[in-house]
Amino acid sequence: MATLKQIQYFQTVAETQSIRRAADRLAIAQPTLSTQLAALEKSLGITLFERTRRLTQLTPAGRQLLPAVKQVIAQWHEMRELAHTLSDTAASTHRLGVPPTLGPYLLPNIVPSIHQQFDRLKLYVREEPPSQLETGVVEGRYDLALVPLPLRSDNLTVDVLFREPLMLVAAREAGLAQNGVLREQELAGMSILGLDERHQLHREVQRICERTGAVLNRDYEGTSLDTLRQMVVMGMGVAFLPALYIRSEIHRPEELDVIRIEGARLYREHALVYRPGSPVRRLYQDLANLVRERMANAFADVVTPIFDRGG
Amino acid sequence: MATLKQIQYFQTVAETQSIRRAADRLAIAQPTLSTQLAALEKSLGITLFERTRRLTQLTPAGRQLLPAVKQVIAQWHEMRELAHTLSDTAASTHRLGVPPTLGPYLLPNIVPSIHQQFDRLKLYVREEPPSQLETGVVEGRYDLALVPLPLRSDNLTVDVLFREPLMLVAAREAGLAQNGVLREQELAGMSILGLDERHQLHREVQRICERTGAVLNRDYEGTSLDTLRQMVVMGMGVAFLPALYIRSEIHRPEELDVIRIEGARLYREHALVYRPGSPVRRLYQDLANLVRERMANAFADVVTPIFDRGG
DNA sequence: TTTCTGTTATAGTTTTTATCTATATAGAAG
DNA sequence: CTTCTATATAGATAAAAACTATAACAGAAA
Repeated sequence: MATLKQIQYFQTVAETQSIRRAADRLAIAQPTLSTQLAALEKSLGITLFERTRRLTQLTPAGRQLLPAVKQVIAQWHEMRELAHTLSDTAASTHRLGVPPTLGPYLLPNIVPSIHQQFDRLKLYVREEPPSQLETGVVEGRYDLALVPLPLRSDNLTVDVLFREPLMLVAAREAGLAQNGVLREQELAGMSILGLDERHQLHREVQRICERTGAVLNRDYEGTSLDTLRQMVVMGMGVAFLPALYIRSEIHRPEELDVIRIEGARLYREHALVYRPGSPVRRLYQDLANLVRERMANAFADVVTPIFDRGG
Repeated sequence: MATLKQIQYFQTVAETQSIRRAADRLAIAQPTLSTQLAALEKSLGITLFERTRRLTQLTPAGRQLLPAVKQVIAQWHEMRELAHTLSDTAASTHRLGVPPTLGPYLLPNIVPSIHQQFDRLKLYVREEPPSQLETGVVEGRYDLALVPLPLRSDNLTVDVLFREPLMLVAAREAGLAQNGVLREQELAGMSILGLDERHQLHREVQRICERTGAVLNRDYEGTSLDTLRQMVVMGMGVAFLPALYIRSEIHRPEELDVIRIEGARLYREHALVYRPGSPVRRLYQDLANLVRERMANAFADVVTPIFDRGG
């Protein structure tokens, strides 16, 4: 089997037109080169050189093989160069999964910071429901993912990022918002709109209802945060929406009241997850910290970064 | 230094997502593969795989390196395929040098036969004066050449091909051609036109003149056989022209008389020459035979093939 | 001619590297 | 907790690539 070394030897002999000089240039002994050349010729089944005492030159077949040989070596160099670039882990493309209820409202705020700090890092981002994100990371379809807690699987490393309040949103005419605040007990009996059960938010809201005595309206379920908002605007009920969504997407606040529930822990927590074995987990920890800091700096009024509960 | 074997191993592991299965497919032991992979990773400076017990999958960097690796392997296969094609010596391109006083009049008659018999052989043909052809072959600019004898250099293998008569050509109105034949003695004192001295034909004609007492006219020397013919047509003298030229190129025979000189050896001999060390000399001998046979079949009236005086 | 010089090939040895077998180790599954 | 399975490590063996020394040979020089 022809080796890369051998074809490099071939190229050098072709260039120097001499086994002796090629051996010098390659810093190997001349007999080594003779033997390796012979081995290459045998493995290729063709005589590459016409050896005379005065000069060693290509046969017609060797002459025509030379460009192909150079191609192989060139490709090989290219590969090594690429490897060198990639040896900086932050120079690769990492596949990031995000849930549709968070990605569109969070990423626009943090991706610029990421590119600023890791200028050669590339992200390939896809949206999927959280449960699929989890299995996606486990199965290797993603390198890392943003997911809401708690996790189903326990074989992933979890870096908790921040806590995001869930706010009650009601149509303006409902007149619920005396002063923008409601006590938890006042929720009892209210009809709450939610997303369908494939979404993590469904379960969050379900828990809240159980605790407060509110009633989850299962007759009309939204398929996205935007449709949920529309349903509220149309007077079909009230809904819990995540704070980042509200901050990003409620364009006509006059239509809706945003109400904080007093004394209750109505929030969801987001984490960055990846496989424990990932050789670049250090990078992912840095990314997690970057997200927390960005949240602390730009969204302190909306979310609560969590620095101490690393996976 | 990354070897071809190693990058093949890399590719296989990436495909099978398992070191164990890859080792099976490669028919090597699993520890061998583990160590070779580790060696490759070290030499490239990047971690290619994320090893877990359940599966071994690419890191982001490895994933991006894979296409480059496949390219190298693909180029390598291409090279080996080309080598296989070229292993049939008759499938290469051979550089053939020919003198301008022979090539244009001989090649059109033999090249089709060559392609018929060696259907994958390719010829790269160039014209140069014979002396340059000789050094060209010695120095490796040509693989083989057609040259007139005698040779200057003695370190080339010579396959004599055929003898080509030189015919006296005179303007029709000169009235020299009683019956198309002239005795050698009758040449004495005649003024002979020749090519300039860079051409082999110059020396041939010079020898003839010395022997017969004819006078070589050095005031007007042609630069090609065609100009020589023109000069004869214009009545500037008579000239010796090679038989193959006459057969091919004298388009208006009514203008010129072609006269055979009786009893004299007025001819030139052509040979195929190549370096003695050429690994494909067998092929060149076959080519020489092909030329002789072709001459015997199609030009027996013009030239005399020489079968027995090999190199 | 003979000798000298420079080049490649061959022989024999050493070193390096690839490979093997056997075993340790560590998740995942039962 | 044990068993299974996958990878890693250790040590030994085999293959290969490297070296030194020398032979063979052509060309140039004496």
